[in-house]
Amino acid sequence: MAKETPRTRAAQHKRIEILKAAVEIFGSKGSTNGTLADVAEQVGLTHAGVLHHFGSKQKLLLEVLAYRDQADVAELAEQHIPGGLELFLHLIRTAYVNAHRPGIVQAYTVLSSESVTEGHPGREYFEDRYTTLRREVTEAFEELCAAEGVTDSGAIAHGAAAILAVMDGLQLQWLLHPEVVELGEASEFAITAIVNGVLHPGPALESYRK
Amino acid sequence: MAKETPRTRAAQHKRIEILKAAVEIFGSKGSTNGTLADVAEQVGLTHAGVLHHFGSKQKLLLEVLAYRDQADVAELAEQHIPGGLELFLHLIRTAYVNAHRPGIVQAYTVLSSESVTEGHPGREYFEDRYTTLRREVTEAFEELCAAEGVTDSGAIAHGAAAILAVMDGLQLQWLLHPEVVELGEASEFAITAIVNGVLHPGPALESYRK
DNA sequence: CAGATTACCTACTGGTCAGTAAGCTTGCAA
DNA sequence: TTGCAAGCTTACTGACCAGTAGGTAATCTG
Repeated sequence: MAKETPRTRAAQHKRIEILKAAVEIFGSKGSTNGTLADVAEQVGLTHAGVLHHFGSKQKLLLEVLAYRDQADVAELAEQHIPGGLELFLHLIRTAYVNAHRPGIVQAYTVLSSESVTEGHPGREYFEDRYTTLRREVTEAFEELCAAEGVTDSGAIAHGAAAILAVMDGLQLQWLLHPEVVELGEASEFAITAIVNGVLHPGPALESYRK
Repeated sequence: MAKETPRTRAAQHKRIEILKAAVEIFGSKGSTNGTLADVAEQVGLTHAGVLHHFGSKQKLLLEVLAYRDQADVAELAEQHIPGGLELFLHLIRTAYVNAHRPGIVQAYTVLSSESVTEGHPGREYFEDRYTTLRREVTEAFEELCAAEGVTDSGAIAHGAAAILAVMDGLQLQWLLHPEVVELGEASEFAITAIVNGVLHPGPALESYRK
């Protein structure tokens, strides 16, 4: 036995300190490139001290991923994940909020892509995450489509994936060019366009020919 | 000096062999995690042999990135990058083509995200790449908008970034769930929705309320 | 065919890193 | 108060890895 909740409040607090430092380090260097010593230094420990709390680097990584979600939810208050139109508005709001926390955005961007590499410990986490998110967006689309009297399950599936995709892709571009790409505004534009594309399909591109 | 074109045709060919192997290795393991020995093994050399051809791991990485572009262009034949409507159709076609080459897609996905980490050698390459691509898509939008008698430079800038973003984001989801996400179809849907969103802005999401 | 250059290899170096072992210190608990 | 466990530390290990040195064989060149 080992991994129970730490005994003292002080230790509990230290774990959270380590998690925050790890988000920063893994975000800025990647999870394979960032080292335990980097994390330890930020919280005034040696790397062995960090291992005392988390057992292994891999366990630390997984706790970091879980922690990000939990912190995310906490930051956006009690409002549990909304449905229908509210979900899309929530996603847009999230994009605007994210424009003020490059650290977390970078951690998420780097780690999610890293997760597709061979035997990456975070792979399952991100698979589950995208599956869940796509389901939620799909349900929101279904609710909205029902209200508008539209049905096209193919468009809904593509739209759900596309909305998550633009958000991720815009984050990457914003990280590379923060002064050029407006994360919130561009996300709002794209999400609106995609939602409209599902509810009121426009013409195919071919129709613009000549 | 040193870095000229290799003398013999055989060496020229070996370099290309190494580049192809490096795309695969860096794609499947990331550029920091993939080793020179991994690359060397695939082409029947030792890691010192690879260094003989490329000087350092960093130089190899940069040549890999340049090579991908060149191979991309070659594969899509002489048709140099088109403008206007043709560009969007070209991007959609590229998405369908990419659905048959997970290796290159993964390399690109992993390396582009990795590039935002501290002091990554590929950073400048990806900065330039996105700047160039956004400019091309922007010009295509301007051409199309002129033909349709629309002007909204803000929408164009957001649309250009968003189109590149969906493509990247869908690739990531497709790499995680190839059986669930349809790369070509979803990209086509999203690009069409965004182009329509620029040319014929739909209602704001608020208007769907209740 | 002689000399030089290329294309490697083997062997080594220096550095980094995760994880382990063993011991010291502090503080709660009986 | 004693004692044991939690929370560290220092020190070490083994593994991996990029880059270098120096040699050898093959090939090109004059």
